[in-house]
Parts: sequence; structure tokens; C-alpha cells
Amino acid sequence: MAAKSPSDFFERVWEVVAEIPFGSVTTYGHIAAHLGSKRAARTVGWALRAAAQSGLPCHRVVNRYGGLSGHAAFGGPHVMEDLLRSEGVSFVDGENDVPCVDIKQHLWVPGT
DNA sequence: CGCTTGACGTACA
DNA sequence: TTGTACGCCAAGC
Repeated sequence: MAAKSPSDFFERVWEVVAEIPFGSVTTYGHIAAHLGSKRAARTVGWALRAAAQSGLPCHRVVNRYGGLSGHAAFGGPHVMEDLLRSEGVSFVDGENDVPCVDIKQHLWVPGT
């Protein structure tokens, strides 16, 4: 698709997030890499915050460790986790008793 | 108009 | 191996 404007970076993130299948999750790094820059993960986070306000399923986007980072943007610390569990996403205990999404089982890659 | 912060990740010392 | 620094892009002050 033809590029539009420099801020199109946000729209690309939203486009990818909107294509995440039900019950699947992806990571900031994968989205950023799909956009062209692996280190743009931070910018992806900014776009996700705006995505939450756009009504996109940004709760399907987690960090590299499967940890839910943007729970604050959902208005509740357990909203994001509950949404993922409602979609059938499995949670695994992290190395610090921290529940993380089983990305190994639900990881979805942009372009699939 | 310029510096700092921010839902991360990779590279290097 | 662990810790620190850098990079990406946009918004806020």
C-alpha cells in the first residue's frame, strides 16, 4: 500500500493489531519488525495506547515476555488479563510468579 | 522550538 | 552472565 503520512506508523500498528485473530497474541517487537524497525517497539506502545482509544483489541498485544504491559490503558489492572482468558488464551507462571500469556502457544505473527 | 518521557527490544561492555 | 546504553517515533511540557 502506498504510504500516506509520517504518522502513518500508527495506522500500520492499528492495522496489524486489528488483524490479530481471536485467541491469539503478538508482541511489540514483531509488530515493530513488521513495520520495518525492530527497535520501534516503543513507538508501537504509543500506537497501542491510541489504539485502545480507537477500539482496537490492543489487549492481544503483549511484551516479549508475554507480560501485559498496557493494563493501565484499559482502566483496570485485571481487565486485560480477563479479556485474554475470555478468548481462550492460556497463562503461564513466569519466573517470578508473574502470570504471562503463553505466547509460545498463542503467538501470532503479522502477515500470517 | 527543544528536551523529556513512554504499553519495548536489541546490542554491546 | 549481567548490566548499561542506544534506537525507534510521537506526544507532552
